[in-house]
Amino acid sequence: MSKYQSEFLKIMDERGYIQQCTDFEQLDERASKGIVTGYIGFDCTATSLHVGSLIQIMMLRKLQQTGHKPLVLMGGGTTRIGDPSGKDEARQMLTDEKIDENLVGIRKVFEKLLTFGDGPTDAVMVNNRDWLDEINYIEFLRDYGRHFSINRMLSFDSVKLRLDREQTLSFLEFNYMILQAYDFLELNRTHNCTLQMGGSDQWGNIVNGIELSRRVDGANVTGLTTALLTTSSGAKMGKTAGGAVWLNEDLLSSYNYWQFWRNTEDADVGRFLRLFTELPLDEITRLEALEGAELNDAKKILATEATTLVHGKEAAEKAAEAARVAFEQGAISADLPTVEIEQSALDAGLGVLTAFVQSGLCASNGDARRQIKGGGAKVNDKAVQDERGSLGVSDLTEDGVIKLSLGKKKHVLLKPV
RNA sequence: GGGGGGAUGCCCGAGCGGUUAAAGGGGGCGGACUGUAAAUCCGCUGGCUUAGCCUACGUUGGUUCAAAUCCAACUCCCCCCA
Repeated sequence: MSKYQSEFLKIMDERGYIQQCTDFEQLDERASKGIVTGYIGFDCTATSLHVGSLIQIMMLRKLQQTGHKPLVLMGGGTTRIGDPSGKDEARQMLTDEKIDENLVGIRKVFEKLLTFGDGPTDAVMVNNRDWLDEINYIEFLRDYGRHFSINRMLSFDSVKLRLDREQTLSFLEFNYMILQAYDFLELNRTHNCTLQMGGSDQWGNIVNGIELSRRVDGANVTGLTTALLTTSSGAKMGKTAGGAVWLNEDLLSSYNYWQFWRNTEDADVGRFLRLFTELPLDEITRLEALEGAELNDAKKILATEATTLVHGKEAAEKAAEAARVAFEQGAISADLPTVEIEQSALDAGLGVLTAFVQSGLCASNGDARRQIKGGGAKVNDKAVQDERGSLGVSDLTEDGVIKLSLGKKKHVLLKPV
């Protein structure tokens, strides 16, 4: 039997989402008695979020599934200031237009995983720019700044770490903390929001928000964090071959997204199945007990389930099938990522180097050259021998495409138009 | 305000007049082994029209046959004193 009464905490607990909570009992009681409104904040620094944020999105989804109301807080205002935590020199400030654009892109993922609307448990998206823009400096300091004690702020991990390492912590960053705290207060006032969730790195900020709400409004709100996600070998989650693992299809195809999950380390399979799929727990227990090569079946299920959540069932199954055909039969599947090329270019003879660059498999001709030398570049599954060679109509397969591969895992089809 | 130190490739970091596209490590990519895993071993890791050329060591100028290396100014960062 679970130690929790509420469906929400029960699920969060058994699926391994929880790292810390400011008050388990209180949250449990609230969640079992009525609707809890909870939020998580997201930065708008790119046009898409990547898998690193997926665990947070899943938490909002679980919140909604268990009968509560998720708020998605977009950091439209805080992103404008630019998070100064990067240690190298100030990163480029994002323009308002760029932020708005990013916001639109990021929104797409949430629409897939949450149900938005006006109902009592429908998700709502808010933007902290709406209230942060209005702030008057002096007024803000008088009303809220006085509740922050530097002494206490210095004791937060995020701050302490920087100071111990003798790295600068700018005043701006200090304010960043305060603005984030203010978000919670604002959401509590306007949306009756009583819960903030986030990654464990947000603990300090979350606690600040709770404290501020208590001091200013006497509100009693709660924070809940997840463990920061790393793979079993300690690598930060979310980076792979081509860079970040984006959640939006235009930045990373569903085929490649599926591949990302398919390549999960053995030791992570069970944990990821619990966090990133919605399979029943006993099924997961069975899957993670598989050993050796059989565990690969569990990885396929993980990949398909995880891809279904973000890209839909159809895309996931196509990706799974494309992978099956490509890897298990060594054949060509029409669902592999495809890049179109000019028919005329092919007629004239397309240089292999150019072909690999156009396909996106190689970054430059030089890169392509090196890959060929290393024996990792293949055309229609045959290693390229001569970097000066070119592709022509005769290289088209029966399906009318040319299959380019880099290594064993990355394939792209060239299709003349 | 005064004094000192620094800025090098994706990241960390050596080099301190020519033999430097720049040691070493990390990361990444490829190969071998496997199970599209991990670990291990090997190779590659600025661009191009590649026996050559071009661009690069914070920015801009200068000294020199020759500068990442010397000089000057500027920008930014760090440390110590006030």
